[in-house]
Amino acid sequence: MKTADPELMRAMNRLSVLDTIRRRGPISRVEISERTELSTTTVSAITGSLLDDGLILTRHEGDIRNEAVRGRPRVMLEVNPDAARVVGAKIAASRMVFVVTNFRGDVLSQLALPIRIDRQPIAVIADLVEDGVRRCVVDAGLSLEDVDSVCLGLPGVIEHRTGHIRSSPIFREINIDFAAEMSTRLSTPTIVESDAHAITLGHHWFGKARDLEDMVLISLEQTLGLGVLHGNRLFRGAGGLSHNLGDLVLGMGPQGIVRLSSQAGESAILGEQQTDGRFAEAVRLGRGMTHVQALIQADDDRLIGAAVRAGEAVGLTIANIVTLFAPPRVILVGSSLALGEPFLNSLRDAYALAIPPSLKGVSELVFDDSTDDFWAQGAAAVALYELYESPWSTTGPAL
Amino acid sequence: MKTADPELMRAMNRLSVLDTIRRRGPISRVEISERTELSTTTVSAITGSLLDDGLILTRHEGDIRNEAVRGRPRVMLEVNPDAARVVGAKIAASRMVFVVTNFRGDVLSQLALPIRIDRQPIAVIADLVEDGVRRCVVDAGLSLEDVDSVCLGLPGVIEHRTGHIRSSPIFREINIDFAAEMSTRLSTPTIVESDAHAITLGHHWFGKARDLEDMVLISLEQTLGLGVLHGNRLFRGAGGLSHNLGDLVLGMGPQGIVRLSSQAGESAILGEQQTDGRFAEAVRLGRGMTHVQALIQADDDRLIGAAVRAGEAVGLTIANIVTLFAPPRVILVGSSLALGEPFLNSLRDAYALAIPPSLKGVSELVFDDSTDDFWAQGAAAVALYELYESPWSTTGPAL
DNA sequence: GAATTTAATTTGCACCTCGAATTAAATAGC
DNA sequence: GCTATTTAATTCGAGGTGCAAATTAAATTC
Repeated sequence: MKTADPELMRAMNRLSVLDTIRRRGPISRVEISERTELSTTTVSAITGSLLDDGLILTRHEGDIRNEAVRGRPRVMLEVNPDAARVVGAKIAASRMVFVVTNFRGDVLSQLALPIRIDRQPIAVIADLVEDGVRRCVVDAGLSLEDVDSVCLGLPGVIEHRTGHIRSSPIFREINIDFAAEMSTRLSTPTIVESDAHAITLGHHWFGKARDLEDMVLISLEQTLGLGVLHGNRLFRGAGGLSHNLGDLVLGMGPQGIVRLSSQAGESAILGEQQTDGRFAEAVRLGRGMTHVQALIQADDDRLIGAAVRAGEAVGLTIANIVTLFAPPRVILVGSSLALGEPFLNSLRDAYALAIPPSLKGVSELVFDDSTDDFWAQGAAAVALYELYESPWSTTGPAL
Repeated sequence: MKTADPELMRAMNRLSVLDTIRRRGPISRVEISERTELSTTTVSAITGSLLDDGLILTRHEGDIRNEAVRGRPRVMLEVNPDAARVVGAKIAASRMVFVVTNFRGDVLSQLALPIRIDRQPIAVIADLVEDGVRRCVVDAGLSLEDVDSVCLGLPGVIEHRTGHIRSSPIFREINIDFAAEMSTRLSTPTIVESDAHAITLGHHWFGKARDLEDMVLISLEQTLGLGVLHGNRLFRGAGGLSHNLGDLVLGMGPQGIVRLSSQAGESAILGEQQTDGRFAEAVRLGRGMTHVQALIQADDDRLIGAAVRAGEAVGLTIANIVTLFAPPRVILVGSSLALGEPFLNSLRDAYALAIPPSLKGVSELVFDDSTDDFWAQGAAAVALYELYESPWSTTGPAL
């Protein structure tokens, strides 16, 4: 149980106000007061302190209501884009994408490195990541000292509180304190987070879940991941672990345990094509899914079969997740969506079949084919969220 | 985002202190201060108000530390058992159990009604429940006016916030506002809660999870239920729904979807024996599991087979739940545990096989064969928790 | 240019927690 | 049996927080 003191109280209300300003664009104090249910007095005090800290800006035009309303016009407030800068990154087996964003989450620069880092030693990966961050920052016309925080999103099981990577398909080692390693390399606070969590928060901030406070996201990539938004916050599991959906068991087959990853993981689908030389080359370069897409459109029977099986497995899994969490919306993301209609149709069919009657209609399936930038932007949102929450410097007593 | 004001702050700290007193038995103010990280000043103020409200009592003996410590002796504080009384109930298809407890959760009276209410019209069930509550209250030497709150735990999908029953195996109807119905009948605030949630909180208060703030419980009865404790609170799913594990899909069989309930539900196991007349009679009376136990000990092959299959299905499911929540402990409860070693062994084996290597050892399986009283006591804990949280009358300004 | 209307700030108050000082209640030593 | 010592608990004053009411600010209407 967390102990409550005036400081916590202020932090909660500050976050509430700041988040309202971020989400509702330019907004007046009165409207903030209505939305947050804080008195106008308190809103004035808090926005005053946010203005002092330079986190928000005033704008005197832009009251969109009917022209010609009487009375003193509302002063609109908005997040100050230049209050901070963060780096967000998506680190995958065959590519890395970096973005630099401002305090509002707008992308200032973007850098994609199509490098296979799969199973390289840690030091090599760390080198590449460090290099990518530095280059992306320079591209934005900034220096690393201008960057307040970095968030790296990567696949696997990650302990958020400590930044430990329990296991990840891109590392040979396990139990790595990657956050500490990168923090010292970059001399900037660095957060390590599951890529699925990153894009979950990304959708909450910028994407297809802006209107919701509860939601579930399923990421279908090399690894199958899960993100749960609960009460406008990421639900990070009991121990702060990220969820690794691929480890879920679908049943007992003749060869023993059948895990989801063996049916719907990227390698499970691509594996069917290993005999083809050109194809293997494409996979090695991280373009497997693009290639697959072409083959499927050319009616490759074996691949279509694999896609259908994968869709079925994922559809059943989603039904189970919905049974447990009953979210109003499920967002599906990831490279496997490129499998196209055979995959999506069998997924939808399996879901419809598997969803229990009592939950029929409570959850809406949404497919999202955002590019890797969006994942990186989500990681930036994770970094920004921690800045929004932190008390900042000038919160102290009035002068 | 909840808006924070001094009142909320006080409520949080009050709950924190009161809960510490409940859990750590007679405890001194200094120790409360250490545990809650509140100053002794604040603890004194809060305990003072709790004493004024009559929720706690002082005890001047009982400082258990070494005899002959110097200094002013600590005054021990404990929950006042007589500050309130609540009724907790477990409503199942073939029986109802009621308990009356005091403010500490001690059972004052207990009443078991072995009646089959399965699929009766609502009015009949409501009559029986009302009757049970009233009789149990009288047995405790009390009148309904002495009772502050009632909590009914029953199987199915229940929306906690509203008290709506979305679906339950014991009702023919769906979408019933049972909480409102019983509140007016008893003219006492009545909460309707999933039985699995009730016993989950029961274990947190009195049972095998007193030492944990995160935990998962799986109930194996007519219905298969799930309770998740997260940060000392019940996790009630995104929409406040309870979880119905039986609806989980295990895979696709030749006849279509295979749900957990078809492998491990009470009726799935008992169903194997429908030809036996005496057995059918036992089932009708709600003693199926007891009977099954006897048959298994007599080496009934068909039943042992069913038990093994059920254990396997449950073991896989638990592995999946652990993959999602990574709790330090999983508690298994419910009548199906009576299936004995064949069931438990195959469950353990399947779990060991299905748990992903990266999560091996993070979760401990605990089997609990508590009787129905304990479920009812858990329901009482749900009712008590809401009383503990509520601000009470005298919280107001100091006089 | 005065009246009206609405926005935002200032003022005064009640409440909360906390550190320091004070009071309370026991033991230890002579 | 008295005082010194030790520890527990309360009291006091300061600083922070939010809110309602009163006040000031900035526009439109007539």
